[in-house]
Amino acid sequence: MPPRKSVPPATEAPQPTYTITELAAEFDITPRAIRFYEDMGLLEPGRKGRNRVYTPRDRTRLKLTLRGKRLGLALQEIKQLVDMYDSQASAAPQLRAFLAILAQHRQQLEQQRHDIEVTLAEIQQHEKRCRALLST
Amino acid sequence: MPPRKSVPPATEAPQPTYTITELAAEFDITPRAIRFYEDMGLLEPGRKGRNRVYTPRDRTRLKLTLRGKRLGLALQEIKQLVDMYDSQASAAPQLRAFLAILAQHRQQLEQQRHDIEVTLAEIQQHEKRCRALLST
DNA sequence: TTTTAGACTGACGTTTACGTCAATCGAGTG
DNA sequence: CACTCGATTGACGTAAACGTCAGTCTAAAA
Repeated sequence: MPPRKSVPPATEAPQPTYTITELAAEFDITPRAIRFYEDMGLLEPGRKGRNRVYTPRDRTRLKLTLRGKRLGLALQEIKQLVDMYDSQASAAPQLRAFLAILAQHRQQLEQQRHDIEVTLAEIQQHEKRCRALLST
Repeated sequence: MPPRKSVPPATEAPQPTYTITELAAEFDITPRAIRFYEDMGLLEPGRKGRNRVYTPRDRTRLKLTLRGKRLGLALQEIKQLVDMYDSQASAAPQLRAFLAILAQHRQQLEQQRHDIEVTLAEIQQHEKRCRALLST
């Protein structure tokens, strides 16, 4: 549910914008964190006077950033991925570089997925044991 | 393949032991990291003189620690889990506390698993697009 | 027995990802 | 117009997870 505030009455381009506090509230983080992500090159909001103005594209990049964080990725790794997401590269060397990065991340994610399956199975064993001991 | 060195010629208790450098080599980490995990309470090796002696139990805890790290868990969270793994608690309040912690970790892992599925799907889309552009 | 090669113990340095605080600035409000 | 209130900008602080010395110690090799 993207908050529908600060929406200029555009007649044909319904591009909503967001303030930093709106995004902070929506994703339950601090404005400081959002500014930090900007310093790291993950966001590039526009300005209205001194204040930052975020587009839906910024909001998407922020969402991807937080998802990456939940997976334990470093902000630089996240930037690698997110930058590719909305890049329109077409040169072969670029594309090959992309494929290399993607393959690397895919391998890491598959490792993580395996680790998660194993850990979840163990957790369920322990839960079972605890409940058995409790029901005596 | 656990290295079979430093094995004392025990007649009935084939409990292998490991040095810190053996474990460091096996898991591709530094001895410093292993000592740090000890400071954090994750390992409790014995001593032979001044030197640390690691049991299979220590080795297992180290393996669990590294798996936790791959999942982006903090060392303290890992300790919570690992401590439960070889705890023989039976008191009801303890067991309920365990179940609470387990449930919390399970929820986090399920969130991560979901994030991974989504990210892997996106990565495959991008790989597809890159390969399509390359094959023209 | 002198040397040397590892392991050990502080102790300080480093990177990442922000938190916190102070000062400023601009837009509304009474 | 004085005031307030939120956003901005440095600048410094902090916690986690080690890295990197420097100095010691000790058991084994020369």
